[in-house]
Amino acid sequence: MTVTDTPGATGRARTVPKPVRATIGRPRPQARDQYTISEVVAYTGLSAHTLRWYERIGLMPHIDRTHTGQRRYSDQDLDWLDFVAKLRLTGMPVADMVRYAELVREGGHTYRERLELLVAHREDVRRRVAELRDTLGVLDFKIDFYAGAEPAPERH
Amino acid sequence: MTVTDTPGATGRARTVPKPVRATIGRPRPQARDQYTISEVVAYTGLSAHTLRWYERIGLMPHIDRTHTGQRRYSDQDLDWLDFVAKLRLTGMPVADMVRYAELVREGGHTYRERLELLVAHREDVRRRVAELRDTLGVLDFKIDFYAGAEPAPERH
DNA sequence: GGCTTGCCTAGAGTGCGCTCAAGGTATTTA
DNA sequence: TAAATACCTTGAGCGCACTCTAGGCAAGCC
Repeated sequence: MTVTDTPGATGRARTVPKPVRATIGRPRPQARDQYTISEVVAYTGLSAHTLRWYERIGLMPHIDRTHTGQRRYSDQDLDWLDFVAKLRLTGMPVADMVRYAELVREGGHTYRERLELLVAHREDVRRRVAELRDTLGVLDFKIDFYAGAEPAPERH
Repeated sequence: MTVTDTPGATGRARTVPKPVRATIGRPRPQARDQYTISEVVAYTGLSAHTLRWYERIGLMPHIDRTHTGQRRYSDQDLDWLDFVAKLRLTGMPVADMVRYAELVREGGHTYRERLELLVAHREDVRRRVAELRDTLGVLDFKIDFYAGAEPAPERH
C-alpha cells in the first residue's frame, strides 16, 4: 500500500459496526495497470455494483475508461481500494472515507486535515479495541458459568 | 450483572458494526425493583422507544405492568439490559441476541446451545480485535507519514 | 446474422436498528 | 375543572451501506 493516496461526498452516524469481509487477500494478477472491473471484483471481494457505487459517491478517484466506456482500474486504484478496505474494516463510516478522499483530491494543503481525520479515527479504533477486550471478560465469565453449571456436558 | 439471565424472536446479517454508546454507567437509583420506563432510560441511555421495541421483538422477558398498563422494570430486567448492552457493544446482531433471549426463556435444557452461541460470538470478537489491532498498524504508518511529510506542521 | 458475454447507466429496493408520528388513557397539579 | 405530565399502542419512516432491476451497447464466436 502506498502512502500517497489517490481518490474523491461527506456525512456521519453512530452505532456498532458489523463484521466486514476479513480483508483483501487474493494476489494481484501482475502489475498490468489495466484491470477490468471483474478482475477488481476478484481481487477485492467487493461486488461490481459496490465498486461503481463507490465511484458515484466520490470515494474513488477518476477511473480510466476504454474507448467504449468500460472501466480500467490502475495499480494505484487497487492500492486505494486496499486502504479503503482497511478503513471499512475498522468501521469508519463511508461518509468519512469520502471526506478523506475529497481531501486527497484537493491536494497537498489538506495534509493537516487528513492527519487529523486519521488520528481521530485511530483514537476511535483504540477505544473500540479497549471496549471489546473489556467485554471479552464478561463473555469469558458467562461462558465459564455455562461450561460449569451445565446439567452435565453430555447429559443430552 | 447476574449469570442467570432473564429474557425472549430470531435472524442474522453480516457487515462491520458501528460504535455504540460507551456503556451503561449511571448508578441504579437503589434496588426498589420497580423502575418506570423513564428511570430505565436514564439508567441505560436507551430511548423509551427502543426499550419498547426491544420488548416487541422478543429481546426482553415479560415486563411487569401496573394496573393501568405502565411498565415497571425489575432489577433483573436491568441486569439483562446491562448484558444486552455488552453484546450490542461487541456488535452482536439484534437477531442473535433475540435468539439468545429465546433460549433463556426456554429453560435449562438450552444451556448447551447458549454456550455455543456465546463461544462463537467470543471467537468473533477476538477475530475482530485482531483485525483492528492489525489495521492500527496501517493507521500508525499513514499518520507517521503525514506527521513527517507535512509541508511543515505550522505552514498554514 | 444471431447469440453470448461482459460491461454500462439510472434508479429502485433491501435489511438492519432504531426513531418518530398520531392518537389515546390515567394521574398529578394549578 | 382544566391543563400538564407521563405513559400507552400501532404503524410508518429514516439513515446507512449496499444490492438489484431493467434496459442497453459493443466485441467475440459459430
